[in-house]
Amino acid sequence: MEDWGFQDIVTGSSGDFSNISNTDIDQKSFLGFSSLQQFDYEFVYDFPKIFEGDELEELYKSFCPTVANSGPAQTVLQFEEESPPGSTVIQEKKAQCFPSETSDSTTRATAHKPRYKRRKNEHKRRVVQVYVEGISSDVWAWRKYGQKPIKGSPYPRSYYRCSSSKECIARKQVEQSCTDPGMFNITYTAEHNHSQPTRRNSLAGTIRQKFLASRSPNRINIKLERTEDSISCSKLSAPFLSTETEALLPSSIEEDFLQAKCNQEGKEDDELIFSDDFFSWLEEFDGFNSDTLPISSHSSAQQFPLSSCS
DNA sequence: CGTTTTTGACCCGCGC
DNA sequence: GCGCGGGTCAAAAACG
Repeated sequence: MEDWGFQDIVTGSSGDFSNISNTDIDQKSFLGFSSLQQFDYEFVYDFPKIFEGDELEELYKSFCPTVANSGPAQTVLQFEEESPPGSTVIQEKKAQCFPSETSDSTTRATAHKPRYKRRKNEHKRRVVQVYVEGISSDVWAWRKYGQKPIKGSPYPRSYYRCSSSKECIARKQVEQSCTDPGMFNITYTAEHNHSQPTRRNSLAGTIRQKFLASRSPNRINIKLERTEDSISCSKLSAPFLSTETEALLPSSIEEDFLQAKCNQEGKEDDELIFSDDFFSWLEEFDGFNSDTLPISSHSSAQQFPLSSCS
């Protein structure tokens, strides 16, 4: 399962984002973060309604019962398959959620209308963004029946069908996010024709197990952003799978950070190997966000940009 | 031994 | 008609 290799997750510059420039990576990553943070607090968006009133809420509660209680780890989106022309809201929301999918103007020029005619079981689609630890909130049992590489994405898309009943046409697609490898975009197609799963879901545990197995304990997918007098350090996927995805790097650990940089000469910024102390520190910052945590300023500005460390 | 995953082949709609 | 990309099938392998 090399597709799940954490090396692939970490080495963004060597493969994950091979089709876009480094500048694009930073912009897209942080645009994505901005959006996701919004999602954390407003995780249900006002897309064109397929369901009325509380019906939608009840529907996705049935899929993700923890959403109603906590929510921060999940984002529930809903796209209508046959959107009217000019339904730019959907396109904008899609651009926020899946920048890599919308970056290709040639393939997305007609995004307002279905690319293909509907197949028999393509009626409704719901898109859920969920962190790996939130996958367990899916109570249904699924059986994988296919996997395909997706153009423009470094991660394959997996196809699942309901394993509770042969007659059930419910489908599920799982795709790792380009901008945050710790997040998964899950698309539900059609609905279950039975009220409850007849067996426990094993898919969630499988995905989580593979993600954990693929994660090197000494690596973290990290993105740096500099301003004139500060540096921010963002986790693209939490090293211990916590729900928060962003942390800032205070001046107190800059030395540690620079040491890691110097020990990894020739590596890209997001390939850095950090000490256990760094991980411990980073973990403590779960629960913070850029609004509550002050941007760190550092006195040794000459040590940055980081590429100057050799 | 039943269930699930893997994976290459196949199918389908679309653009050229 | 042909090639491409996405979705599905199905046989073999792996899993529990």
